[in-house]
Amino acid sequence: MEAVSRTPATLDQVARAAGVSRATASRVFSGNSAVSQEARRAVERAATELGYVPNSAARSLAAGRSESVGVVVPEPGSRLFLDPVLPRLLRGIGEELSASGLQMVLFSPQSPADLQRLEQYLAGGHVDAVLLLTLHESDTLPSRLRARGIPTVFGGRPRGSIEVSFVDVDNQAGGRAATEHLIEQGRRVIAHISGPHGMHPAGDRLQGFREAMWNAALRSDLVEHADFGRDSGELAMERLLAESHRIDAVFAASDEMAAGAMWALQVLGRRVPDDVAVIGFDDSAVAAATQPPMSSVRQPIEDMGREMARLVLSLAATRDVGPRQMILGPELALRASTIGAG
Amino acid sequence: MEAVSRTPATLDQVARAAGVSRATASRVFSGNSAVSQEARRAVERAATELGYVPNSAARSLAAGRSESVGVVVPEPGSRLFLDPVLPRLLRGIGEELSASGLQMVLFSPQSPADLQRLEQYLAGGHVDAVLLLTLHESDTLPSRLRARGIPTVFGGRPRGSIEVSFVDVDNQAGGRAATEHLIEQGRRVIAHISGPHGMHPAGDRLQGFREAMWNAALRSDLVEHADFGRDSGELAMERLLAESHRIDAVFAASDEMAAGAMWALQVLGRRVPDDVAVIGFDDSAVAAATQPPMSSVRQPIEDMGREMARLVLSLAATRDVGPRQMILGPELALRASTIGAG
DNA sequence: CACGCCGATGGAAGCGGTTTCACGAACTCC
DNA sequence: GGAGTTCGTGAAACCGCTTCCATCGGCGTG
Repeated sequence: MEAVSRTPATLDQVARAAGVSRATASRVFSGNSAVSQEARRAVERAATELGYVPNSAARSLAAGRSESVGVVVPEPGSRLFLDPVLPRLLRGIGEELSASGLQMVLFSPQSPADLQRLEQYLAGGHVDAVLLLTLHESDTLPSRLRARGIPTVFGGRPRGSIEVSFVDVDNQAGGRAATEHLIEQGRRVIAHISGPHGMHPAGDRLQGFREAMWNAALRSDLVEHADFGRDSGELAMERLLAESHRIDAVFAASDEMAAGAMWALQVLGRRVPDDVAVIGFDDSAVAAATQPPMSSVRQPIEDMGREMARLVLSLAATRDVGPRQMILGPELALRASTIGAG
Repeated sequence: MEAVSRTPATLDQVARAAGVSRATASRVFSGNSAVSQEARRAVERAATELGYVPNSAARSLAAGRSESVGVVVPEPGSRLFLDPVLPRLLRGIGEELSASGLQMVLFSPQSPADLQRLEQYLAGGHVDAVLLLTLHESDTLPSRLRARGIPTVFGGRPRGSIEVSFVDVDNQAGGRAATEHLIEQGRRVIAHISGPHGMHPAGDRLQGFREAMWNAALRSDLVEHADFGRDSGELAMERLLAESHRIDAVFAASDEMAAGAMWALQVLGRRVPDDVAVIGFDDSAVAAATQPPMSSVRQPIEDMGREMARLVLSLAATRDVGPRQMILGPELALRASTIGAG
């Protein structure tokens, strides 16, 4: 027997039907304070009978919080939206928020007007905290949120100010680890296929590569840039082989590019891993699907999501603490493409 | 000069600062009713000075609407979340909502507990309307939303009841169009690589294939099922060639599978399109990137998103209208893979 | 000039909850 | 047995905004 009336039942009606005051009924739904068994049961029965659902607007107005966290993701169509990282990140965030009984609310502004409205929306108290995955340069969003006292955490180190809280994965350490692994396998002429110039994570991975090569006293100038996609990886590999036919290993800054590189190698008669070892980055589905299966650097993306959520919640709990940062280290997922004969 | 105080400015403060009543100040922000130039300017100046942002909770409580539309998408990690359709759909929806000044709010429940909370949230009046892209079988969500009188539109025809509003693309027509195109090109032994058994869109595309073949009095039993992915398409193509080496065209239910098929054909010495024509489905980035570029069925996904938004808004505007449906037809994107020698 | 009208405004009544505070009853403790 | 707790409860004051309604000055008519 659901409610018949068109207008939703209110707390008041429920209270009246249960023979208690509005205050008591409210306590039942808030859950925390003490209510007698008797009263609680009466309220609950009345609520089901009337099909009562608390009005969230009223609730957040009165209580001053909304039990929900806004997550701003890049507009649909951008790289990040398409790539496999976003779902993993959202899963991590969602799990953690969910565990705390919070609702995750996603936003993906696609125009400046959207962004404007979004600012209003977030600053207007619709959410208790904000997680930002998008890094529009000229964003006024972060500063407005801060002015508003809304706890905010970035995913990935933002460009400018250091005055913010963020969680990031350690791309440089990832690049270093991948390279060191190749060196440990006895490889000496190691090439790197990097991402687009100016892209932060790509730069960090390249940096890690250089560092490892430097430490091992190896030349680190066999670097080509590509666009993270498979085809561009293939082309980059061809260019690299033209530069030096003695290459015995390659580290690519994405699995897609590594797959393309592996393809180019095989077309040109190089065996993987016997002649050339290949390692990718991201440990995506692609890595496991290549022939032979490909080693890759696995970033703890779900963990990153979880930590972001945890961090923002702790900021919300203890007001007025300064910005906090957290950097998560990578792992290697080792497969046949780097651990054969050598 | 932004606000200094920690607590956000309220309408009341703005009104007082501007020397008008709260009612007048409110009118300035609502925008519709008549306010004198003078008063308007005073209020606006006071607002900027105080850094005023309307409190959305209070606003939706008082006004009975929230100026936002909830969009429920599948959990991160599901097929749909990963595939290229979702971003296009969201873009379409977002554009249309944005044009009406509405905020799009995304949800992607990942657990039953999430779903529970989400139901509460949506039914609780946080949004004015709901768009459902997820088709969980046992969902109680649609019925609760209806009971609540919240306008709801599905993306894709839902399984069960016909008592709902939805917008869908015509998969069957798409399959038919692709197949007819191949027939027009003079192909006669046409194979089909379908999606997984029991998957609705795949079934419809297959149906369209059969229909076209039947109309042309051609055999339509060269059908293999795969999983929409590239590799499985490759394997399916190999099986098909084993069944009949006379195949001169293949229609695959996804671009990925078509790309795999094209690969298999080329490895086995068939030229595309000279020996075998290939057409895919979705007209994704993959289609344009193959060698030769691949013809594909293009679904008007952005339009679908726009229509969903438009539909739900019209439902919201004119209460108590029955369910409405809308089916959008496909187009063919023709490229070299089907229009060569033949 | 009296009348009705209209545009601009302010007062005040909600919107549906949460939470403080006071209060009575039932206990515990000396 | 009286004082001090504890526990459950209801009254009522908000939370910040929208909107109905009444008011009021100024205007175009007959």
